[in-house]
Amino acid sequence: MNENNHQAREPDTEKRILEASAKVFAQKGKQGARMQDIADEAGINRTLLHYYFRSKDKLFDTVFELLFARIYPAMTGIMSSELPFMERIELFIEAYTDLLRENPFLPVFIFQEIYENPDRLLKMFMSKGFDPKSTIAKLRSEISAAGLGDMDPRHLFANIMGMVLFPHIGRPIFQVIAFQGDNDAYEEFLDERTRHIPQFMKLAIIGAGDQNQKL
Amino acid sequence: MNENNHQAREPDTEKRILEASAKVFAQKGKQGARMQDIADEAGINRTLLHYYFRSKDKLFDTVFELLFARIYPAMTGIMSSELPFMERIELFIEAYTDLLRENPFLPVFIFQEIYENPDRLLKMFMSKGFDPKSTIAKLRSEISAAGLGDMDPRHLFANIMGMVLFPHIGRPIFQVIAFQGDNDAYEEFLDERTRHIPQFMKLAIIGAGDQNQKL
DNA sequence: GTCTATATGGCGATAGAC
DNA sequence: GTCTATCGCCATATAGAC
Repeated sequence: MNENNHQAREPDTEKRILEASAKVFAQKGKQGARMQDIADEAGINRTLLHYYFRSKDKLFDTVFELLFARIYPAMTGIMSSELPFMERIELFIEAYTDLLRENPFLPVFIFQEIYENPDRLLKMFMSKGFDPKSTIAKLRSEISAAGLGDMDPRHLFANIMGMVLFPHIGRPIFQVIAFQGDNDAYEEFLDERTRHIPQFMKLAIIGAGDQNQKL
Repeated sequence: MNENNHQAREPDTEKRILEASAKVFAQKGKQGARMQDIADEAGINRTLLHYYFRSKDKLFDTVFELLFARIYPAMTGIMSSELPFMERIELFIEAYTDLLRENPFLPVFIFQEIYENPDRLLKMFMSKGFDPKSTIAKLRSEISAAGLGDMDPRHLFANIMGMVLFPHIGRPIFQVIAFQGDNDAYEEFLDERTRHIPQFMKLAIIGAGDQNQKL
């Protein structure tokens, strides 16, 4: 009987909404995104968005939390494994690059939250049990052991994050200016960077050893 | 007589509006920013914004163009002078860091335009006579002459831009996580980076020379 | 679960007094 | 030049039919 009393729920409607939301929020920003845009992108009626997620705020929150759940492991992976330091760095760069390629809209989300709601982002980190001080201390000793002298882990982190992130956040313009808009060439460039960045860092380490000076 | 027929115009009203706009647009984004927010920030009546700049769009455009006028010289400075390559790199890093410290809201603007209106940004570059191909070619030969082998200038550019930008765009959260929110410590960190980044690069060059391999 | 129709509020913009 | 008052639109959100 039940099956006669209701229409079959499209099983992946929720998933489609979430994917469409991620896309539209990323392109237009949280404020700039229109519920109608999201509905169109998902190919559903606008009212359904409210049926599934009640409000635009809640929809955004859900999307963001799902994204964070993907980011956090990639960012903390650098610290968790037992591999040698430089290998972990390489893996981190690869993992983070992959993450960004698969979710080109991701930086926009993070960026938006950083500037509009940094506290929430901080709470998300802390709620995962992330401990900055001990993490920094651990990295410091590992850097020393890896022959990088007493380089501040925070510089190392900023270097890696920046080098990985830039081609992704700047892509819409950098690809046009530096690659005549060629998409394949840019993907190849991103591939190259997963090899280039670790090597660039290794060479800096070698240089530091030769110079016998602190970085 | 004239001086009796009109109230004295607050001479810096326009400037105050532009500064307030930059701040609010940066914090909330173009869509998220409310004309009332900007008026409050500038300490004026909301209607005055329309009197001075007609519409929100025009106001945003004006602010953005002023910012671009500051960015462009800093970005192209790397290519224009006659100094040795590495010195120019160092100066570029310093100049760009200064620019970002003085305009902490700048990355948000650029970021927003990159994703919402990349064409306009591209046109701004082109209208200044910027020629990507010849610039890349010139850099390539200079890199070679500087002992960096046949490193792709686009990698070098992405490395530098990323390393400089990251601590600025990530500041609201990175400062809290890595420096317990200490503002002075973070400013010191930014200072350090203007020395750290060029040195990091130099060490990579030395390493490349020692390895006798291309980067 | 999905739709149509509508309520509600907020925001950009302008008119017009001073 | 600066203000108050107001118009008109558009977006979120909900009510209610199916």
